[in-house]
Amino acid sequence: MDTAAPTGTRARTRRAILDAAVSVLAKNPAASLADIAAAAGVGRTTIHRYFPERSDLLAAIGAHLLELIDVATTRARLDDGTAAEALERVCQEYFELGEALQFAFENPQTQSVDWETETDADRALARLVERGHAEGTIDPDLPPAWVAEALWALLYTAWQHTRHNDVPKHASLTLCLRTLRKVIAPGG
Amino acid sequence: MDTAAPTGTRARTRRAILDAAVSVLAKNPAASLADIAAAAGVGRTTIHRYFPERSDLLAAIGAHLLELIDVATTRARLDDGTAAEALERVCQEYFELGEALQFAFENPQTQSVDWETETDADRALARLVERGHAEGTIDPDLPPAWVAEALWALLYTAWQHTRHNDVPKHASLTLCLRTLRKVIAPGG
DNA sequence: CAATTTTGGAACATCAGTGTTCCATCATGG
DNA sequence: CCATGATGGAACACTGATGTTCCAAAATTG
Repeated sequence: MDTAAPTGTRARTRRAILDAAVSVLAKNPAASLADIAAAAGVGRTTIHRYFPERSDLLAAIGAHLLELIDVATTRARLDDGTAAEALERVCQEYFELGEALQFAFENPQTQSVDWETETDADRALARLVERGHAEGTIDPDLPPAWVAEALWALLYTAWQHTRHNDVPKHASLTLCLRTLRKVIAPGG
Repeated sequence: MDTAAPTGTRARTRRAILDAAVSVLAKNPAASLADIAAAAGVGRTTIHRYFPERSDLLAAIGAHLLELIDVATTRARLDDGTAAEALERVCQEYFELGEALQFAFENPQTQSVDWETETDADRALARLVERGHAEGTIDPDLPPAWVAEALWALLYTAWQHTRHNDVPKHASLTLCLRTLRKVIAPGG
């Protein structure tokens, strides 16, 4: 893991490529490396210099995404307030991932990441839901895995809603939060 | 439109190819025609005989899917009972689409169908939600488009849940319906 | 059974994306 | 300002998918 920051020119172009790749592949999972290079304002050769094979790029994106999710999860401060409140914060933080979110949904099958493998964020989320069950702020009939999956699905829905109906982002987020609140509410 | 039934050998192999294509592409959107041919138990040449180009096959799948959705929508009898009840029936009917559902979600970008273009089913669903608003059985704060998108997202979630956590289908459907009911419930 | 249709497979040309190499050019920082 | 490193572009070989053609075998139909 050379997560260590080369903190120079290299680091910046690497990021540019990574960001462009997420952005382009989010819209078209079948995009070619040439497309990504163009979007990054970089020569195709340069991409191969940083990521020898396409799969290397995909893997790097995967790692990058997991990191973004981790950061967002931390920022949501899962331990503050009721579990229901924390879950809403998670929703807001994840919503900010934007294109990264789109990418994750449009490229599920790619071996870029083992979405199957439980990450720290997954486990933290599961624990949060269990806390909600105990507290009585989250419907105990909904298993943690279901809540997590529904959360992602709602986030995706929110972005779709913004895209297709040119609704302002904040409006979609509001709908998303409102819907989430109703989903997890106990009783019913 | 030769939707007219050739009702012979042709029709059957055509269906076999279409079904296999949906099944294979649902799992791997990048699958080759050779893969599809193998899954259909048919020579690759035969596929080209029915669908000259890949795009023709994709288009046919799109039309097929829209038809399936239409049939399912009709079966849900949108005009019977309260709008909320009808919407739950829609959910159940759509759930039965199974692999077709997966396909639609895994291949959103393909030009196989204009998912953008409103179909009859879309419009019927929108009207149903509006009826629910008027009746007071569906939360008036949720726009029809949002309800429709959330419905699809929940259905996708249900199938994912079954896939990843090897939960029996009926259990996922139950969760899905329960969640939907809470989402559309007025007030909150 | 005979005629017709449908099929599978082989062979082929084509094409787009990938990965590699090489070199001239540009930027950076020491 | 010069040396080192980073970049872009051209050229190339390679691969896998696509689409076409042709023919012999199998199935359907009357």
